[in-house]
Amino acid sequence: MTGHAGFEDFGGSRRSYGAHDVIYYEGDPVKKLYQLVEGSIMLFKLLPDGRRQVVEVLQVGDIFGLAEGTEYEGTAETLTKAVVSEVELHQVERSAQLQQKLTKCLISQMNALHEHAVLLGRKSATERVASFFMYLVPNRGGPGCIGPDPAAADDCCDLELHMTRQEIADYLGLTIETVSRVISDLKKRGVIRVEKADKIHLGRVCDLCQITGIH
Amino acid sequence: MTGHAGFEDFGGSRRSYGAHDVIYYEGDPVKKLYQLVEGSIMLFKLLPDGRRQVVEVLQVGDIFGLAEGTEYEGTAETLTKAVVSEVELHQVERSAQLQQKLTKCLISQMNALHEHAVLLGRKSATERVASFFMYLVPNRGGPGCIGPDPAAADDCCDLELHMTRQEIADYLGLTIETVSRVISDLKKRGVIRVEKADKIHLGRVCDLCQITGIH
DNA sequence: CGATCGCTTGACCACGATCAACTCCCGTGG
DNA sequence: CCACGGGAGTTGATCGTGGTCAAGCGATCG
Repeated sequence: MTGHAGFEDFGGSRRSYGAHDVIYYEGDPVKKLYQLVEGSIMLFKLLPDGRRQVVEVLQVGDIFGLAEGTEYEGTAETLTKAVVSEVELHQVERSAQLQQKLTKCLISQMNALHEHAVLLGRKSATERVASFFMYLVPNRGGPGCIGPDPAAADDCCDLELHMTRQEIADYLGLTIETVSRVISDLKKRGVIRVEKADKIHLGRVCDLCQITGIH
Repeated sequence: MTGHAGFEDFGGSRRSYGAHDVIYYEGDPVKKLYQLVEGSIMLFKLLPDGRRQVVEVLQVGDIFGLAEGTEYEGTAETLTKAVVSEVELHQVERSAQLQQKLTKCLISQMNALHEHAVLLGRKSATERVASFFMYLVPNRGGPGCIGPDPAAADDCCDLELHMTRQEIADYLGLTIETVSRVISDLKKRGVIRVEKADKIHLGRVCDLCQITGIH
């Protein structure tokens, strides 16, 4: 969710959004392809009775706005102020280079979706919240994670969530109350420290990683 | 899950598998890109304690075997006898035409994953099973579904699951017992008729669609 | 200083998980 | 042909996690 220096830039025209702006709604006609350049954005879908599922929380470099038909199949909303690069669809069809970058992005997002399916289908509330926090720790929790950096003396980390409890709940398939309770419990157990509602300090990253269900 | 006449063929070399064959395991080195030509295949991931999540049930034409790194991030196993088309990775990188087909497939699979996230995160057990059955009804349940075909006198349909209760449970994020109970309940309510364990008859498709949570 | 919104906490409930027994189906061999 | 065995599926009883409903807390802003 934090900015990375280098990503596969699509080089479209840039546009800025404020926090909690909607870029497109589910059902809007498809016009463009978007790439997140700066900030963070979520994609979500709604059931007719109002239940919401956040299906992706986008990283810098991620693609969105793709659809099979002529309408978007979900809503795209910024979590923070964000900068987005827009490319016309017909441009993408023509450029082989863009296609190749696109493929790379899609594969990476696909893997994230697979991992998230495991979270939603098979993890407990505590494991979900712990996994969510671990997503936000750079270079950790992934397949290449072999514990703390031996060069670093400590193993702590500060996280900025950029999401309300409701957004986190809708991302993790939980209720706002459960998210709150789990966070309180992790705090009580000394695994995390809550500086502000959306600022979390991890004393030892490994402690948190231990309860993601991955180990 | 049933074969479609036309799909974006990648034209690689074909290979046949028996039912319940593993095409690759999680962690195997990535060598090829696969496309499902005939039959059905599931992709799943395991947690170290044995919990399993089926992350995709592939349709004919779907792509699999993509990875960010050098290892597969999940296991691919056939559900039925299947025919698969294999393409070398470097071939894909070169061919612009293949890239374009690939993109199309990935978008379609991505949408299915989004829909599945809604199911896993926000639907009840009954809604999950009903949604799963509706996936298997051709041309129904999707965004273009406007009820039964007015040309057809009836609105019934026969489904072949090709999956055990355990596989269905692992796909829907439930236990085998819950899947069994929901199916028994739908049977009692007259929504479905169970001819054999994996053959389901729907008297009126709309009745089932009504309980997917989508309406 | 009150109002509002986001968050937390408590009490209770229900859905689905767990554990265990039982049935059904199908294939094999006597 | 039927008896047997094994695996898949069903059903029942009970438990526990997370949802629901409701009240309280704490920042931020007018």
